[in-house]
Amino acid sequence: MRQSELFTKTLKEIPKDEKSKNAELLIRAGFIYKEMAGVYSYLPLGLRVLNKINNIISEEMNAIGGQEIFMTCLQNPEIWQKTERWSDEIVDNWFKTRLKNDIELGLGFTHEEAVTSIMKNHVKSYKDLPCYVYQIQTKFRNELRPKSGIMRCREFLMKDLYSFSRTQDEHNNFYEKSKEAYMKIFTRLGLGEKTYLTFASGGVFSKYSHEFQTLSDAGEDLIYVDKNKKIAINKEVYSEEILTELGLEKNNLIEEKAIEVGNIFSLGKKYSEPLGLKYLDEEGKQQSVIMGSYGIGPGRVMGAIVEVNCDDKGMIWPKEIAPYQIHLISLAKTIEEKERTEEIYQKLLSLGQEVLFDDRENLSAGQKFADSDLIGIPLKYIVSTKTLAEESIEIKERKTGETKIIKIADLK
RNA sequence: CGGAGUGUAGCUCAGUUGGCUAGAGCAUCUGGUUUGGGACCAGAGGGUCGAAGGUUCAAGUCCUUUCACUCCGACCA
Repeated sequence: MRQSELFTKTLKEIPKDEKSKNAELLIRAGFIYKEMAGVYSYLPLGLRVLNKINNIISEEMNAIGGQEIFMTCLQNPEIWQKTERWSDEIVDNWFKTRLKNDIELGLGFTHEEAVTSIMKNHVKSYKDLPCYVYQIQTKFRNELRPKSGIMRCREFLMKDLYSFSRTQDEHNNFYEKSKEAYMKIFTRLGLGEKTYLTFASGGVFSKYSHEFQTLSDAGEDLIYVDKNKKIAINKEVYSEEILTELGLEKNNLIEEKAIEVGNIFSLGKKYSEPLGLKYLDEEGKQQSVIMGSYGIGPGRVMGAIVEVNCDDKGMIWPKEIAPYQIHLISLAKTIEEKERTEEIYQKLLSLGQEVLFDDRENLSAGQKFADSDLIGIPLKYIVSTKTLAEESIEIKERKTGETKIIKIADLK
C-alpha cells in the first residue's frame, strides 16, 4: 500500500474526548473513527489488524472442531421470552427496535437463544453430537457508560462459540480444550505472558466460570494473581474457600488490574431445556443437550494489545497482527533515487511481503519517522541517498530501536 | 443512574467587567527555501461559537431548557 494513497492521516495532538491510551493512539494513527461514545468505525489500517486478530481466532477455533456460522443481529422476542431474557427488568442492556407493524425486535447482545434454535433443526440423534459452532459477529449492548476506548463499547465484535455435548464429561473435555486454544490465541496475539486463566463467578450450572485476564492498568477488573502457577482469581469470587480449593496461598497472590479479554462458561441445560434442544440417546430416550459458551472480543483484544504494547511515540504491533510487516520509508531526493526506491518496493511485494510504502513527497525525515513510530509497524526499511549509494537498506526495529544494514540484493 | 468537568475552524485551544468585522497553533491549498527525527518564509481558504428559547441598544460572554462528550462511582446476567 502506498501511503500517498492511504486516505487516513495522522494527528499530532491528542483528541480531547479520549482519555484511554488505546483510543488516543488508534485515533491519532487513523486506525479508527469515533462515531459516538462506545461506537467506533474501523479504518483501513485498523481493519487490517482486526481481520488478522479474527483470522488467528478462527484458526484456533477451527483447530478444536469449531464450525463457523454467521447469525443475525435482529432477534426474535419469542425465543428470548422462553428463557426469560426478553424483559428489560432482567436484561438491562437490550437495544430494542420495532418493525413497521409495531412488533418489537431486539439487537442481539449474545446468541445462546438464537444458536440453540438453529441447532434444534439439525441435532436429532446422539450421532449428531458433540458439535461446536462459532461466529465473529456484531453485538449490541446498551451500556450505561461505555469507556476505555474500544474496550467497552455499545456496538462491538465478538467471537462466540457454543458447544453442544451429550454428557458432562464430554462437555468438560471440550471445556479444557478450549482453555488451551484460548491461551494459544493470546500467545499468538502477543498477550501470552500477561494473560492469566482466572476463576470467576460461574452462574447457575457450575461453580466457576473462567476468564482470561490480561494484566494492565487500563483494566476494569481486579484479580489476585499467582505468577508461578499462572493462575488468578477474580476479586468477585475471592475467598478463603477458593484458596484452599485451588491450593493457592494468600502470600503468593498479588492484586492486579486486568482486562477481561475472553471468558468461557458452562451452561448446562440452562438454554437447551426451555428451548427444547433434545436428542435421542442410544436407548431411544430423549435427553437435553449440555451447552457451553466461549467468548472473545476481537475489538477489546485490539485495545488491550495497544495498552500493553506502546510507548510515548506510539503503538508497537506484534508481528503477526501488525497492519503491515514492513514500513518502507523513502527519503529519496532525486528522480533516479525515487525510481530505485520504487524498485525495492516492487521487489518486496514480489517476495510476498506486506509493505506500507511511505512514498509521500516533500515530507521531512522526522515527520515520516514520527508517523511510522505512531503507526507501530514492527520494521522500518529506510531508503535514502546514503543507503542507495551503498546498494543497501537500513532496517530499524520499532520495539528496540536496533538497526542493521542489509544489501538490496539480499532482500528476501 | 448519582457526582464532577468540558462543548468556539478538520484537530488542540485563547477569547477580560456583555461592545464594533470571533482569534492563534497544527492540518489543508498556492509559491519559494528546505530534507536522517514532527523545518522555515510569504500568502490563501476554512466558523449556524453544541442546540432551542430568553434578557439587552448589543450575547461566544448573562438566564432557562436541552443535547453531546470525558472522568469518578454504581451497573456489567
